Amino acid sequence: MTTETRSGAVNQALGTRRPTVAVLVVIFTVYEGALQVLLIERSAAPAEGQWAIPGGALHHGETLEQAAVRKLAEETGVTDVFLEQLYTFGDLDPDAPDGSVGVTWFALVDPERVRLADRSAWRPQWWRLDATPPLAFDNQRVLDEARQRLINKLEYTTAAYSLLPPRFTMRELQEVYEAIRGRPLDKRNFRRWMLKRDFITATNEQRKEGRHRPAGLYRFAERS
Amino acid sequence: MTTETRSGAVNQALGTRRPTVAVLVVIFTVYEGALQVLLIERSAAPAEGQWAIPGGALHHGETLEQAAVRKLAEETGVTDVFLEQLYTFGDLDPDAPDGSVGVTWFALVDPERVRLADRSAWRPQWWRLDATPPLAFDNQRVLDEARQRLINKLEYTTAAYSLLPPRFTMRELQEVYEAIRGRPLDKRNFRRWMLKRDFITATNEQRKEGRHRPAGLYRFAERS
DNA sequence: GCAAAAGTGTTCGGCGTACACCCATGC
DNA sequence: GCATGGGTGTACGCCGAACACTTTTGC
Repeated sequence: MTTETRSGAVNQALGTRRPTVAVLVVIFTVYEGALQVLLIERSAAPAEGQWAIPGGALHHGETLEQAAVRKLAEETGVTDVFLEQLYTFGDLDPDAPDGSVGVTWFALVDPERVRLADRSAWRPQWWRLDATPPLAFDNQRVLDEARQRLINKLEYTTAAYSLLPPRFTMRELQEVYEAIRGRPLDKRNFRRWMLKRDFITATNEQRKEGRHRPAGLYRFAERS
Repeated sequence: MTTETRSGAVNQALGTRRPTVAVLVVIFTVYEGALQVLLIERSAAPAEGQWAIPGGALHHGETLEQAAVRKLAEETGVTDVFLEQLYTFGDLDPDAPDGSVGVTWFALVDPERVRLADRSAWRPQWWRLDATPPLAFDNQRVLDEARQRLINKLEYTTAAYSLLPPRFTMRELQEVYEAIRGRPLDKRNFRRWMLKRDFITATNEQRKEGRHRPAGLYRFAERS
């Protein structure tokens, strides 16, 4: 740390804060044609009964990213997915006595791989992002930030790899983009755009389903 | 905060960390045709004698942004400029006993407005970003992140307002962009690009200097 | 009139966007 | 043979990039 005063003793003398540090993970998926977010129903004060973004305090010896990975795994069982830091809020919980710092992250998961934590209290549940319940604290602001960052990310990275199985059809991929951008896209233009970016590569596999022409399968290229 | 366990007592029971939280501000300016960054020579352990990004612990009752604004003002005397959160690092100071969390910010300042803090110890100094001294801790990583974010920001926001006086010529603006992108730009294309974006507005003032045609003066439009 | 910097226009290629028909398969 | 979704091509407008000359001023 590049603080100019850093020992605990000096910090106390100068009236510095030692707030709690928590990590929050906004977990997105695309399911049934809609962008969904995982929320948890709070079973204790403060804000009991309200819904909130999953999160918790840092464990001892853990880095921020490790805490985010852990939290994501606790709620969904999923690891090794897109997970990126979003923003750090200094005032998400106005009641914390020494203040609280919330380091928010966002993650993208394939709904097929998720096994939600099965708890009676603090139960997690998917919500369509366009129909979320009232949220605890200032969590709505975090969701808004996350949604915008997600939209941007999909424009110039392969982040969508994390929302789909290893092999997928062009239509499945398009549906992911449509759900996130929130509007229909032209099939031909989408295909051209996607292939030009080298985000994905055609395999020579196909998938037959139903009485129509089989669809070519693609996979994501190296992650950018 | 949306932590599921949050009282200090519970946190301790679960072995959670209560690390120090510091704010670091990467302060950029463009001066003598080069992008420069403000660094501070550390006058005490750890990393005594090395250069570092200015920063310090949160004061009591202060938000993260207030701490960043304060730190910026302490070093440069400047307020009301572009200042944006960059990234939060959990491991910038490996020696901190309970860990340390560093919330980094970056700021853009007009060199004409800056009055550097005049201290004998922890003295601040401008460094060309392409010729910085060896930095304490992992500060070089922070600078690299900041530089990339700065380049991106200038593409789609009016952030450059904060690097220039209220009225400026098209050439002065172009020199700022050239310094940051690190390559010369075409005068005609730059002008067209800039005006199309409605980042700036022509005034009907001019500036005469030297034996040549006077330059039109521009001002920034509303900040985006 | 000349030195110095300010200011301007055109061409070309690529890309985003709009839009409609043929193809392969199962039944 | 027909219903179903898969897969493709073209035209147009905008924008980024490359590139050179005229204008205004001071001396």
